[in-house]
Amino acid sequence: MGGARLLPQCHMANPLLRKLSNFRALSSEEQRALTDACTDIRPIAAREDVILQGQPTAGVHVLLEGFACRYKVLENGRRQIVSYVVPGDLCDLRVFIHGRMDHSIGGISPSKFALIAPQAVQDLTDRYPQLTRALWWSTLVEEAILREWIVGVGQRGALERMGHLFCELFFRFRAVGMHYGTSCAMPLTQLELGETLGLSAVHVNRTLQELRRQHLITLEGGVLTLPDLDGLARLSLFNPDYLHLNSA
Amino acid sequence: MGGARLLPQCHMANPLLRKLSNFRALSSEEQRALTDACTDIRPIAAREDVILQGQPTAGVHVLLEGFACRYKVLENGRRQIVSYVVPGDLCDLRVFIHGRMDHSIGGISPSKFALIAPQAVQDLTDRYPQLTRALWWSTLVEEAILREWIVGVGQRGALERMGHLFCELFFRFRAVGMHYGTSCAMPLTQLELGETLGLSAVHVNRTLQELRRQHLITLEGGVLTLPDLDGLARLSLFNPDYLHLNSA
DNA sequence: CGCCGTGTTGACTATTCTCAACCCAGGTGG
DNA sequence: CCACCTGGGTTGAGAATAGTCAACACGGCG
Repeated sequence: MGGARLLPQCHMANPLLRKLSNFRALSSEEQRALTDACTDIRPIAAREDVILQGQPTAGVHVLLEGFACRYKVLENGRRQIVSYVVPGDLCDLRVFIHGRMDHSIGGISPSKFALIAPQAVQDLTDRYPQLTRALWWSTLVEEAILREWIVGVGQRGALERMGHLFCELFFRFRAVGMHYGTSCAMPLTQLELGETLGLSAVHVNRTLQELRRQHLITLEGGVLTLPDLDGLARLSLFNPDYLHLNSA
Repeated sequence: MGGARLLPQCHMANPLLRKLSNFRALSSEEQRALTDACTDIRPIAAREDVILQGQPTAGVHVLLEGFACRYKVLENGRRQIVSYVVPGDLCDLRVFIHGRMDHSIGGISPSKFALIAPQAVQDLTDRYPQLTRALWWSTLVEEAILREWIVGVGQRGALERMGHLFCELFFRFRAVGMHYGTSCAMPLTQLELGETLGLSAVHVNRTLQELRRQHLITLEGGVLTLPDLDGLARLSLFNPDYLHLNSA
C-alpha cells in the first residue's frame, strides 16, 4: 500500500498537544502534565483491535501515529464505522462512564496508541481546569463531526456522501501534516468505505468510478488525490467549519 | 394534540439535577451553584426556534419542560434532525468553541428553556471539578446517542430504524417521568419523523402502517403506545445501554 | 503454484423517492 | 352557521437509488 509513505508525517512529539492548541495555548506545566500522563505506548497492527465493544474501559486512548476507527457491530453481523481517529485524537474520554465500551476501536493502518490511566485523567481534570476545558472541547468537536455524519447518511446521496467523507478526511489529515499537496493516504478498503457510508461494497465501487469519471478524485494504491477540492466540496455540500480546525 | 397531557409530568424543580444524578450524586453546594446558574428562563412555543445555525453561542441552554430538537439545514434546503432534547438535557456546552452554532435548536412542543451564561459556565467548571465531570459526562452520553443514530441510518432498514427511535424516545421520556404506562407523548409530524430517520414523509407513513399492522405500536393524537416493547426492541435491535440511564 | 483478499462487472431485485391526488379535522372569516 | 383554507395524513403509480448474488480479474504471499 503506497499510502504508507504519507502516513508518518506528523512529526510533533505529541500530536495531542498540537490538536489541543487548536483550542487554546496550553501552559508548559499543562503540556508536561499531559505528556507525562501518556504512558503505555502500544503499537497496533493494521486491522488489529485496540479495545472491543463490551469490554470495560481501560483509560483514555490517544492515537500518536497511524489511522484508526471506531465501530459498532449489530446483532445481525453488520458493521458501522462511526468515526475515524487521526493522530492527536482521544478515545473514551468516557472513562467517566464507569461502564463498558459501547463500541470498538480498531486500527486501520499500523498505529501507535498511548493510554492515559483513569486515575491520571482524574488528577489532570482535578488540577487543571483549563486543560479540562481543552479536553472537553475536543469531545465537542467530535460531537460536531458525528452530527455532520448523521446529516450525511440521512440526507445526502451516495455520491455527495462519499465526496463529503473524502473532503473531511483530507482536511483532518492535512491539519496534522499527513498530506502531500492535494494527496493524502486513504488506506480504506471499499468494504470499509461502505461500512462508513452505509453503502454496499458494490455500490461504493460504482460511486468511486463516478467520482473518477467527473475528475474529482483519483484513488489508487492507498493514495487519494483531490485535484479539484473546490469542485468536490461544492458537489458534496462540504463546509469545513464543523471540524473546528484553525489551520485550514 | 392529546399528548400534551403527558408532557408536563416532570415534577422535579430542576430536571437537570435529576439527570446529572444518573452519573453521580451532587453535593448540595454543587446543586445550589448549578441551580443559581440557570437564569433567564424563557418559554418557547411549539415549532419556535431557540437559536439558529450560524448565530453566536449565547450560553448553555437547559431544557426544563417540553420537548425540542437540534437540526441542521443543508444548502439544498433539506433538513436533518440530529437529536432530541428532553427535560434536563443541555445544549451547546460548546460555549467553549467561541464560534457560531453549527446547528439550530427548535422547540417541538411548547417548552421552557433556561440559559446559563458563558461566564457562569466558566465559574462553575473552575470551581467544581466533580460538577464539571458530571456535565462532561452528559455530553458523552449525547455522543453515544449520536453514534447509535449513525448506526441506525447507516445499517438499519426503515422499519427497524423507526422502531429504534420509538424505543429510544420512550426510554428517555420514561427516565424523566414523562410517560404513562406503555405510552408517551409523540408530538412529531410524519415529516419530522422523516427528517429524523432520513426517510421521505410518504415512506414514514407506510412504515408506520407496517408497525401498526404488526401490533407493535399505536400512534394517534400525539400519543405513542408500545404494547409490546420487547417485541419492538427485538425487531429494532434496540439495546438501551447506550442511553446510560440508571432508572431502566 | 494456488489461495485469498480486494476490486470490478453484469443482471436482477428490493427499497425508497417523487409526484400527484385526495381525505379529514380544526380554525378563520364572512 | 357555513364556506373556505390549511396542515397533516393517506394512497397509488412510476422512477430512481441502492442492494444482492454471482462471476471474474489481479496481485501478494505462503
